[in-house]
Amino acid sequence: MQDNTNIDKDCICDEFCVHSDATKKAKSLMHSDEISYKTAELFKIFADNTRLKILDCLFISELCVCDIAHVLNMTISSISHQLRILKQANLVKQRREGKSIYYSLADSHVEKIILCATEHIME
Amino acid sequence: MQDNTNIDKDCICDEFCVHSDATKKAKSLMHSDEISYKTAELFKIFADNTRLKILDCLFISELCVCDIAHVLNMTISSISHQLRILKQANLVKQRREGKSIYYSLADSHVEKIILCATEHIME
DNA sequence: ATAACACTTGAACAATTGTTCAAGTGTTAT
DNA sequence: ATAACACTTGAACAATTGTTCAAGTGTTAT
Repeated sequence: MQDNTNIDKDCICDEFCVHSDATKKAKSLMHSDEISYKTAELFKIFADNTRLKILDCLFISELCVCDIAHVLNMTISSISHQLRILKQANLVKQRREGKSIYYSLADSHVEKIILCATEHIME
Repeated sequence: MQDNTNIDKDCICDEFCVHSDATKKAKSLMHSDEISYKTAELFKIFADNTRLKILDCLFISELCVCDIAHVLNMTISSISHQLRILKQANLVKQRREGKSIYYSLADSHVEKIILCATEHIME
């Protein structure tokens, strides 16, 4: 018999339900709350078709806002809103040249994560 | 002078704004709408702290619903709702043993995608 | 048969989010 | 100075989503 008093004190269901060895192992090996939360936040950025397409464009070439709107056939305003989110997440960077503002990728690691998911989709 | 009549006919902004060579290249090399949409759908599954933690648990060990609720300190109902989403996305599978239902990972590729993102978070 | 257990499921709710619209900002040409 | 351009930004809106609560389902022990 193991000492379950500590692990089971905040258990929602009956003590017989919980497999204390498996849950103890899971609890100790899981990522921290902070890492898990930040990872979810990163996935939230990728969890939108428009943002994914913007990044997909920028994998190929640096583009201005108007170019991206043109390629995706969307309004400049909606693209600009999404670029703001991508910029806040440090996934893209901008550069002004005259009246145009050019966006490009801030980090090549991003492409790896997205390609990994795309591969899974394409099987 | 390039022939821009085709590429610019549905352009929102002025024709001088669009860099036709860059946009043409982007359009031709981008992933299809379908792949982009499905990739976004996959990222949506990962874009929640609870689901990420459930998967994180299951990377370590097969667990029943009650175990997962216990580890995450959440209600069985909310875990069950999220497991349903993970199951519909073919990310987890279930197995009945008596009154308990055990969940495990359906695909090892999932762990690779999440680890790739977690690495990016941890730098 | 009945009760207890380990879930599942649907409705309701608050919270979050993507797009549109209108107004605002910074740069360049005249 | 003024106008045009290439965006940016805030408010408003509809749509989506995660959790809770209550009721329902399948299995096992008595």
